[in-house]
Amino acid sequence: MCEHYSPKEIEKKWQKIWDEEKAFAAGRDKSKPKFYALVEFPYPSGQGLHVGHPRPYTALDVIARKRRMEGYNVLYPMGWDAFGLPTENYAIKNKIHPTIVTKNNIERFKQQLKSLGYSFDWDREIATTDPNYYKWTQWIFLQFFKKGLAYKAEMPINWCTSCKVGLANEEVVGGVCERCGSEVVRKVKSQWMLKITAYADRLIDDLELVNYIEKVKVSQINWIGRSVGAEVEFAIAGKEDSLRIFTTRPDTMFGATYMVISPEHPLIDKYKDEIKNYDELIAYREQAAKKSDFERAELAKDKTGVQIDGLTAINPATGKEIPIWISDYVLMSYGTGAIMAVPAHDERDWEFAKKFNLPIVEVVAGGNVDEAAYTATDSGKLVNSGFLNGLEVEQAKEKMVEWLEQKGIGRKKVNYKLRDWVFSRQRYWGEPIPIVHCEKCGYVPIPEEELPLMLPDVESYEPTETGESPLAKISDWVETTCPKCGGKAYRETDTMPNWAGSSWYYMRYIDPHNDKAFADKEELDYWLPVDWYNGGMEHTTLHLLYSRFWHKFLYDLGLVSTPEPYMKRTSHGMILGENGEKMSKSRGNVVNPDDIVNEYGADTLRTYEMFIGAFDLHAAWSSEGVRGCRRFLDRVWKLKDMLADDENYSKALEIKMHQTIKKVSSDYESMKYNTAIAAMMGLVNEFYKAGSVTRGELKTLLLLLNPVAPHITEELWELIGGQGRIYQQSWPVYDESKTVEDTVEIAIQINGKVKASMAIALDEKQESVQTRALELDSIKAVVASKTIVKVIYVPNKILNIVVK
RNA sequence: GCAGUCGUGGCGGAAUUGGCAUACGCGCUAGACUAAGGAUCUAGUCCGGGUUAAACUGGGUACGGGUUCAAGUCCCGUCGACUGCACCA
Repeated sequence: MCEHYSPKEIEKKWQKIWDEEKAFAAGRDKSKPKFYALVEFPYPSGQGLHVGHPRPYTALDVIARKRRMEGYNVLYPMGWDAFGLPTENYAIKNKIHPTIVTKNNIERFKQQLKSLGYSFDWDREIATTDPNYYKWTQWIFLQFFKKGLAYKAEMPINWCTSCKVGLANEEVVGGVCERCGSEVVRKVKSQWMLKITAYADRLIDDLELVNYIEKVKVSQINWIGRSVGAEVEFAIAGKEDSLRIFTTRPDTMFGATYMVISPEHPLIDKYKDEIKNYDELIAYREQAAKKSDFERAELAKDKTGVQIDGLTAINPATGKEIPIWISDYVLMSYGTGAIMAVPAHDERDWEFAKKFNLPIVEVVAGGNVDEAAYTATDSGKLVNSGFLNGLEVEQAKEKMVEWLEQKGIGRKKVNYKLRDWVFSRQRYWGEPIPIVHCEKCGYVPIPEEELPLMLPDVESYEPTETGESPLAKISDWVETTCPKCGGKAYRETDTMPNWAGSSWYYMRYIDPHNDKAFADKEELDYWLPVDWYNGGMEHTTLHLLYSRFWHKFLYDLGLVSTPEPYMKRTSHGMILGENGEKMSKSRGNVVNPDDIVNEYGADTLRTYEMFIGAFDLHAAWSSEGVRGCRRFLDRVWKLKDMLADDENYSKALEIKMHQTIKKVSSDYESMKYNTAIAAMMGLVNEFYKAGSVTRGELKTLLLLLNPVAPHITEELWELIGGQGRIYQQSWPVYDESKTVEDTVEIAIQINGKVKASMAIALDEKQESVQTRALELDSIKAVVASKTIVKVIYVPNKILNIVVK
């Protein structure tokens, strides 16, 4: 028995067997506890799999395989997020139908994923582009529409002046079109919107129900950007009119010495005739509009603005007349597009006031407002503030809001940075929006029994000159009848964004072939929520937020029973090129997983990607490192030639065995795969040192290694005559009492410096340890001429003798 | 600019509650095996002094300070890297 380890044969063999045995099919035995592991499904691009893909897939494959061995009914599915721009662009360029392109790409991806031996339940494979799938994406959209959460609004799109095409944000690079390099401007278009803002509070508050890694929670909260404050009407002097502002600091209202409105604010045109410097204001507005977002940010430090000549406002707190300015640091898109400026307690207002010499009035004591704005809210009492004087900031806020409400000129108000979701794309390769526009009845949903509304074939996938979707050119598809009145109507020609299909795919995996519902309620109740979801940080604020929103909406309709879709969310770091830079074709540092599988085998690739470093941090590829992992598997392979026929652990390694089981088990759970593998390497080194390994020891090692390297362990299991398949075995258990030696080596320090080490009995008392330590030659010599001040003893760790 | 994460050998990276810094892997060096090379096995490998070899000894976790019997770990400051946000009232 000494044939060579040949992953090529072994891996194909076991992949075939697992397939035939349906080894990883979920849902057979519902009396078992369930475990739903999920990884973000890939976009099947033309380039095929990238070495970045296997990192998260392997990580959760390890968890899924371990859970099965622990007796869970495990669902670990895979599918394709297949709508998307690259496919469409490829189709345009090569004149191939996107359906064909997608089919080919999926085939390639699937074959590559299969070659890596993942324990996906392939019977549940789904693709967002499959009409049987997008039927239900459209169905869910109709529910949004029926509840008034899908609506039409005029929204700007990115418009390339040269290509005459609407661009996705990702296609606009540095303010110019990614493809032709010409200027991109904003063009207003009527678009479908989803009212995600209606769920803003719950999307924040319900984060308490789930176990997401901290940085994911923080970025979701920041993205939603909830701030609590007040809305206040400032009367315009000499008019019946008022200017509405939003502030988070109503307590500082006595310090509001001027106002600022955004350059686009409608007030300017409303009082055009009374404003003496109207031309100057318009010039400023045009200048501001020309600035790209980038420039606006660059100039952030230097405030600009123009005072409106001819209009002033009244500060309702002081009753004083104050000037109104326009400036581009106030955004029309947030709050009301107007602010009260309190230069003493807001940094931007302070800078602006300094530049234009506007009065700064301190209303919260504690800082030096001549030097800088004092923005602290947790210390300092109100001053110069009439009825608020002497109050703390928080009390003053409440009192001011109370006062405003009594006067009827203000109220408590919550604002969000989160905007409603623009749900239209002027593209071909997406789900058609199942709505028709009837001149008489307005927007009418198509009847649910007519779903799916299929994408029609077109000659060309290029968007039109006017920015309409290519669907607009197919008049016999566009022209239809109104489902309500039977009159003439037109179909919506925009399609959905690629975030649509991915917002609910985890539910379709649960019941992928259902044609009566998006999934059966009983099945949903059994499997939901997803127990562990891993994905990239780049999806935290879009995909993750969107799908939580859809889930909550379906929860409100009673269609799912859990308020949150995902119980636990973790995130992986990127795999960088060998030079430490992001892998890309142009940098020439791309590693193809197929090459690694061919040269070393899938088990080596899997092991290496788990060993490469901390899972949540970026890691640079190293071909030397890959070889090291292959060497490790070779060493494991050869253990079968060192086998001693004994089902038990050897006396010498018993403790090491129990320690390793404990370490590997807990490291997998906390995604510290690198140290788990290091522990197994250490164990293998021990076997080599001993010159032999018992059958019991080898079996345990194989079980521990199986989730990471499933093929080689399955093969060895068979070779050494293990019962059944290794995937059917139970996860090894350890005995806590056998993880500790009965003697331990401790360090003896003098003044914190290690001077000697000594073996002691486990939990030996300080007195006896100290006596013996003081008898050691190296200690005696030092201590003799000094006096002992203090002795610190940490049981089983260290003895520190402090001398003078 | 703000927020977050981080900074450990030649390299990737380990280090529960503060308790023997550098586990594991790569690379390198030497030896064994070999006709030879590769592969493999064994030993060594933080830096410096010291020694035939050891013993022994000084320094050491970006930099400067602090707390502590004891700091990679905690606190303050500085520098650098990465990520996210970018005037959000």
